[in-house]
Amino acid sequence: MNVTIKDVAKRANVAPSTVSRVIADNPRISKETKERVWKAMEELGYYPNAIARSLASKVTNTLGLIMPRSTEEAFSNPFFPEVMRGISVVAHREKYDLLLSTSGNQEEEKEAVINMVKGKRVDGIILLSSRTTDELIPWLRDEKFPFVVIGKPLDAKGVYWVDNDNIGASKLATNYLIKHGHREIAFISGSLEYVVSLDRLDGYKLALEENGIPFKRELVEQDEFSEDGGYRAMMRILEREKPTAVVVTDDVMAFGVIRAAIDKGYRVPEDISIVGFNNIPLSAFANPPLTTIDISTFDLGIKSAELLIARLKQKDVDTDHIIVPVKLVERKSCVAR
Amino acid sequence: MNVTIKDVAKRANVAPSTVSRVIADNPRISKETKERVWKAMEELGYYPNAIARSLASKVTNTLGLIMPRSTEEAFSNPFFPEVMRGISVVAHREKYDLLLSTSGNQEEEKEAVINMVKGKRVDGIILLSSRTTDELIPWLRDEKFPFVVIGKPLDAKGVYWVDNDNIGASKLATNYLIKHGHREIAFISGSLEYVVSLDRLDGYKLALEENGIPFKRELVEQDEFSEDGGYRAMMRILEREKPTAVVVTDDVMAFGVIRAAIDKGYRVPEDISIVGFNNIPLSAFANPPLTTIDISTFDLGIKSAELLIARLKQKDVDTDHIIVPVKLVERKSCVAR
DNA sequence: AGAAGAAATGCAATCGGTTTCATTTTAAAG
DNA sequence: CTTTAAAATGAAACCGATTGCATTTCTTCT
Repeated sequence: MNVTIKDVAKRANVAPSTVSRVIADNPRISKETKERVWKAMEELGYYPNAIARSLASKVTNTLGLIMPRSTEEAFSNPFFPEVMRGISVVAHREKYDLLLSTSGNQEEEKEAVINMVKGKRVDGIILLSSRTTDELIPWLRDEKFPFVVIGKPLDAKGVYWVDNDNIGASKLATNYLIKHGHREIAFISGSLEYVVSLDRLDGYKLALEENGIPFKRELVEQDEFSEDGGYRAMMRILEREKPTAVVVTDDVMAFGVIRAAIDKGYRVPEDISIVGFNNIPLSAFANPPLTTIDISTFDLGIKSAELLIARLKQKDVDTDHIIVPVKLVERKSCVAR
Repeated sequence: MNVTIKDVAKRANVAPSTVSRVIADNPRISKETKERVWKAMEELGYYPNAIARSLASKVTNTLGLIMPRSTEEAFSNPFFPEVMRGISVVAHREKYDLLLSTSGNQEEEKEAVINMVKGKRVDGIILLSSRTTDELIPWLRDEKFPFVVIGKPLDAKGVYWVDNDNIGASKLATNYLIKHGHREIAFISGSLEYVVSLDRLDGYKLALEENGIPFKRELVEQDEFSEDGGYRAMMRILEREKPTAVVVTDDVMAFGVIRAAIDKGYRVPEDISIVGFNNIPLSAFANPPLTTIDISTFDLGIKSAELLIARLKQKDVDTDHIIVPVKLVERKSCVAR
């Protein structure tokens, strides 16, 4: 069998508990003993069993990552790899590993979280996006399990979260179009079951209101977070309206929106201007290059991991949320009228 | 404290071992007892502790994913999220979770693997790319630990791997350019410490040879797998040569190559034709849309996970490797001369 | 030299399960 | 109504660590 702490103990002529303390570099063990034990570990090629250690110490040094919906779907949108990139940087720095649950739908997602939490497999959890109907958030809060949500939850009481100022960001995008002389501005977002969609819709409405432009329900559509989703939503709008500009809350969707506009015989940006969200790498290379709101996806990852780990280390952290700034990246998908 | 198997046992008036058997749905337990135990579990809100279970059973239902170099870097190239997407589909189907180690360099990578393997944290490992100088592969093989490599290892003896026919793929790309009348064809790849770069270089040479075109060392460059890397490599070539076409073994690098060509006053594709590799989403939208070799990245993920899990389930699998087919996607970055 | 306190180490319980083997219960057979 | 085998359950060891508390050893002081 494998070499265990006991084998090392025997070889070094000490008790297993002593070996354990040597591993932890406990100051109550004398220099000499430590050296003897280290030598024994070296000679036997000992390596601690992380599972056993976790069981005894109740610490896993692992962060759980929960993706929205199916893991498969999530990986299709560049947003998630990018936020994971941020998370991984911090996780690495702080010596945490990442456990990805692979769920297929909302029910499995719940199951996955329960498995992580009750199964004691992780020290904390990052939810990669917050849904309005999320049962996970209240559940985790009630369990008093450390977690951080990317995206402000509907009910943020007692939960730690990291997000952009989505209302402000959406106002920024809409105002940009208004300043360029647009008044018939459509708004396309992902499902309204995501808080982020709701917030951005609010920002859009606010911008209109502040500029005395009446809100028209017919100019608003939702669909899934994909190129096709954007295409379908835009098609529906173009069936009934003639917007001169559109705010799309996701760059991937924006590509679909552009495609729909072109299929309907419009030119972008000459006939219809477009502002996207997220500033994914593709956006700079799109045709036309997409004007978009850069939400600092990478930082969203960084901050959420930092917040979670801070919470893990000291029971109480001064802030319960972090707002990551956004900025508008001007490219070629908008035109003044 | 938490509800354990013992609490359930007490409540159901059975021994802990019986409860354990009920969880495993062992047929040697009577229907009535099972029902009594289930009821007790339900009433107490029992959930098995995965860590304890792993410790005893030596099974984790987790797959380890090892990214090349820094995890951060890996997430920047769309290749990796896409292969992970494939892996996650299979993992989900087979009820495995994914453990991502977060390493920063080659040394830490080794450390991470040792931690996973010796720490007994995973049942098997997928290496997301194989380096020529990889110590990991021989080490894992010697440990007799189940693992699969994406990318054919230099020494494939006794290791399971999934890859494209990279030599063939590279021949395909090069021949395509040759058929379009090009003879001064440059070749840009990532570092030659990756087997994939080596193989593709071989394919390139082979294609030249078969068409009686002399190989010129000056037309070949390597750099890191990034846009900048491609830019630098192309710049170096353009300092000394005047190729009419170039094969670039990574789409992200190809964008840099295009940028370099344009900076040097060439037009793409009119002056210089480009063929990329990987067919990442961005490629279709690039300017010009990139002609590229589609290596079925998603399938690479699917197949590697399937191969690993097959190996986990039955000690011996009939094949030790899988070749995923490639195809050339013709777009607008090449022109005949 | 003996007592007291500090330093170093060991003992044994514990974490929460699984699994082998023994024991009890039940059913079938003689 | 035994005998015997099969079925169901329990007892206890084990997986590989950690940790509270007890014990031994070493200093230091009187």
